[in-house]
Amino acid sequence: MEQSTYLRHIAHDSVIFGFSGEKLHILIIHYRETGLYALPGGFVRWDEDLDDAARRNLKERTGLGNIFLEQFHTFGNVQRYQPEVMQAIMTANKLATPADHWMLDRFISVAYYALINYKYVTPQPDALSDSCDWYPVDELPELMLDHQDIVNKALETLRERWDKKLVGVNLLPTKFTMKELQLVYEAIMGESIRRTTFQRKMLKLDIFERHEKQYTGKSHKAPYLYSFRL
Amino acid sequence: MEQSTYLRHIAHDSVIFGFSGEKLHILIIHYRETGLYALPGGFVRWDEDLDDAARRNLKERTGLGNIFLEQFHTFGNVQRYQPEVMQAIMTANKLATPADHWMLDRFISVAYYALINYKYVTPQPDALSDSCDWYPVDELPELMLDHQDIVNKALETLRERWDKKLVGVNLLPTKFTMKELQLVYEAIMGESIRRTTFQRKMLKLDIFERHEKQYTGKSHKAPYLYSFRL
DNA sequence: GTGCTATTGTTACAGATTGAGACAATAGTA
DNA sequence: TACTATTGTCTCAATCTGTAACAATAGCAC
Repeated sequence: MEQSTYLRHIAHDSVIFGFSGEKLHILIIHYRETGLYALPGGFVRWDEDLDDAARRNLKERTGLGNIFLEQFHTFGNVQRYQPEVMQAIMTANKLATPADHWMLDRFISVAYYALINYKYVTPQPDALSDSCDWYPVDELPELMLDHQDIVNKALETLRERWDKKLVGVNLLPTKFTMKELQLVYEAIMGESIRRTTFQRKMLKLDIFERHEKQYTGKSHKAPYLYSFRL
Repeated sequence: MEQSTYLRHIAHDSVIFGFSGEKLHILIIHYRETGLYALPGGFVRWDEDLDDAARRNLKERTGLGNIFLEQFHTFGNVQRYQPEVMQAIMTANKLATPADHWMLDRFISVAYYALINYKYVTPQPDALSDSCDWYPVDELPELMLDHQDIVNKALETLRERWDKKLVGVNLLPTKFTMKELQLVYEAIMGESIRRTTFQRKMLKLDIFERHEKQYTGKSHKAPYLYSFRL
């Protein structure tokens, strides 16, 4: 019985951030036939913690566990209730959809954001979706329902939590240069910052370990690599 | 049909903060007979926005509309599912409770915090509860389910948002002294701050309007009253 | 090797912010 | 008038930030 496998009316969506080295990207899925774009999301099993549901979804979607994932807002406007959208997706997939199907009911969605290392991820489309790809945050396709609002709120949250959560570290490989860390910062904040000021502020935090230099073959002084300590 | 009036599995709880002039207080309700203490909360009607449901609840509970109310976290652990607790409350109120009653099902709770002026509020117990009273945050009775976790998270959120949301202003009357504003700050942050530093920082924000002096009859210089501008 | 360029690490300096204290200005009381 | 408690300012030093300058490479051309 599907009705009892998942909790009715409750969904979760994740804004999965990745950093390409230049721009901030988000994972967006594309539904077959209907042409709809959406955030990856899912439902909550009756015997599963809400956070675990989101984490399971992320694992299925990216293949990665043990990832930075944090809840940031719950969206529950009545306007979200647009059964025809869900109907279209299911019909396009040739799934039977009686009018009282649980997936066509009103949903409240708990939204999470995740920070992962772009390189380690090969997005995986799910049963209903066609493709699952990275899009730059400033070049997203038109998203279904209120998913664009969810993305906006996620970005806002990311900016607020930059210092507390060391956001950047989760978007980079274990070892990174100051330049890379700064690029992440600028991509999130949407503003540039003076190199020397940024470097000094980061180093004064005393939370980074300095490692060997990174020789890239470029003809200039090689930067040190750093990692997050503790 | 109650089942269709409210969305199943979804509840909301509010941490309603008030400031006594000395300590930070929270509104706690007490259930008849069972001896249980809980945060005021409710459910979401099928045709009602989530935020509106929380606001409606606040209005019913305090009689006040147009109040600072903000969502801060959604609690969805399986451990929350303790039908015997709800059962006890309903039985104590002599309400019929078939084992499959919707209120005995698993719930996910969206939590809000509100900031209101202590003085203007006369708490109102609802149909199921006995009393509804202010408790200092550091002297709460033992709360049911995970409500203590909700309170803790609310306090944490309040501390983070102090500057952005001008938290203090919502807890004070329209006109207040710098001393009062500082007391709110200290009550929330749990730490004392130097008077002169606080005063300078607040005034430099340039968001307060200075009014007449407040003569209390005490034998010392009278402080100015301020109000929040814009 | 020498010279050249792009980038990085560090330091210097002025301006702003903050912590801590000093001081003068009350409002009432003795 | 003297005295006390509290408040509004101001000063001074310590720290933090924005800005720029400078020295130290790593590779390339020669």
